[in-house]
Amino acid sequence: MKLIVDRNEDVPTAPSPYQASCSTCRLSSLCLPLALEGAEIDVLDRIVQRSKPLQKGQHLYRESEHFQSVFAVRSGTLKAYRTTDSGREQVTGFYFPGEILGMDGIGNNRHASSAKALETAAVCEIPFAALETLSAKMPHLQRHFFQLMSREIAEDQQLITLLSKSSADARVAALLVSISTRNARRKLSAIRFRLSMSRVDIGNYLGLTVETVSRVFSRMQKLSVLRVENKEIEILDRDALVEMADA
Amino acid sequence: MKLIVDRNEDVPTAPSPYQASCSTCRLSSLCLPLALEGAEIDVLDRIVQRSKPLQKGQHLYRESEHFQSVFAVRSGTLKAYRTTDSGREQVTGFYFPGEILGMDGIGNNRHASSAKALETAAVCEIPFAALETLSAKMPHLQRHFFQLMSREIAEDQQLITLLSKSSADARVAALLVSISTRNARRKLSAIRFRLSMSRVDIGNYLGLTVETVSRVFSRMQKLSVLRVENKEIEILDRDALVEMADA
DNA sequence: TTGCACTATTGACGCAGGTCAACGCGCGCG
DNA sequence: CGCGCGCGTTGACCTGCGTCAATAGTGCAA
Repeated sequence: MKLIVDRNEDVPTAPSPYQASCSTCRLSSLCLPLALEGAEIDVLDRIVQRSKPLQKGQHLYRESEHFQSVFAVRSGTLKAYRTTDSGREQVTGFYFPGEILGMDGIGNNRHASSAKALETAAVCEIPFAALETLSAKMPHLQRHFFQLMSREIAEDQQLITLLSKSSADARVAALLVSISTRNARRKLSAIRFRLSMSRVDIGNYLGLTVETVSRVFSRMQKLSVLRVENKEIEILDRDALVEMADA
Repeated sequence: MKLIVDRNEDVPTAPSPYQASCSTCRLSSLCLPLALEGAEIDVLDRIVQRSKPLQKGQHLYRESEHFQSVFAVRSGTLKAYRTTDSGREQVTGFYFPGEILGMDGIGNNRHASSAKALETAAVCEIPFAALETLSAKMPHLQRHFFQLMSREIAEDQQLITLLSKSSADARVAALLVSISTRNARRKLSAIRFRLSMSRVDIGNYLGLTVETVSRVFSRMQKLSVLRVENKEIEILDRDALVEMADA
């Protein structure tokens, strides 16, 4: 029995999806064009490259590869991760439609992390050199890109705070609240969604083992805060979840 | 008996230190002017504001205050920290001379963290609006500022990796290596320095308790990796330290 | 110089979450 | 359509670090 179906489908795309333009993209209000006006959007549009979708498990870029572009997610989900010297993998973020990834590569012209599709995913490639040139001409764009980077910093700091002290419950709660909020921004359900990442990825991201993540889910279900059926999540008591996330 | 004296004094300043200019600042090779040429530096110089030094414990800015400027450290050390909803304090970074802080406030025009001087400290204030205007005119500056922000992201991700899985030993080792490296960039000793932050701050930053930090220091001393005398640190075996930091 | 408050160290003990192990089930593949 | 293998869940046990407590050392203020 399926509990929830097809609730997380972004962009119920027409065929040949990667022909679209920023001006018709329904994510433009979250994405790079956010701060731009009609004519400006067209200019941006001209530098954006759309290519065929990534299959699940496929890499968008790899750590220490030459950095050339940042990417906007059009559909699907990606994870970013780095590999420590000792070979451990650390997930540093999940990216949903409308979000930008790859900005950590600007610093020294190499990607500081790898990015991999968690499911079939379409992205827009934004060549950074062109973006820079454009930014110098379009103050709105420059400002917006500064803001995007700044927010990435602020979000990383929030994760740092979370990892530094919070309990396993708080970590999982915080992730769910975050996903819920980001879904809402994309006009999707904030209370029912499908987790595109595995328990392993969640645990890795939150600094927990799979077992602990699983136990937390079970516990929250027992407390009627969540309903969990495999990857389908239903938030039954958002307030409780927010409270758990804080502590 | 003092083990080490005056080894961490940055800028053995002449009187009325805050009259200096970027072009004469010995930190300019690390700081914002890095990518600029003579004439450009002068333009930047004109927007930079220098004010009287902060005393130990004094705030440079506070979380959720209106964001107006980013800051470059000229001397001393600052810590950035955020306060969680539940009132807990989380140190998100330490800033040494030549480093830029406050960039997390650009995202939504409010500072995402507070910044406080750990000792007497001088900073340069760089009004962000002016920096934006200038960036649009000076591609080098725009590029460099993008890079600075990107590096902040990459560094935060490194901390995330550290907090996510590493042992107490690894965390402390990583911090010491980081400080050592940053000291070297400023042409100070990479093996002997004075920690300007308390054990409490270290623990908070690394997600550990004071007691654990203290025990780690003792342990490392016993293993002849470090010599610790209060805030004075001498690294006896840097390779060992790097190795511990990785695992 | 003395006094006091803050900072650091050290020890004893408990617990949250890691580790190891067993098992079930859903999904992709043939 | 059935088979096998990841993926997820659950239980039992173990351990690293947090907690609590006592003490020592440091530095500022008068």
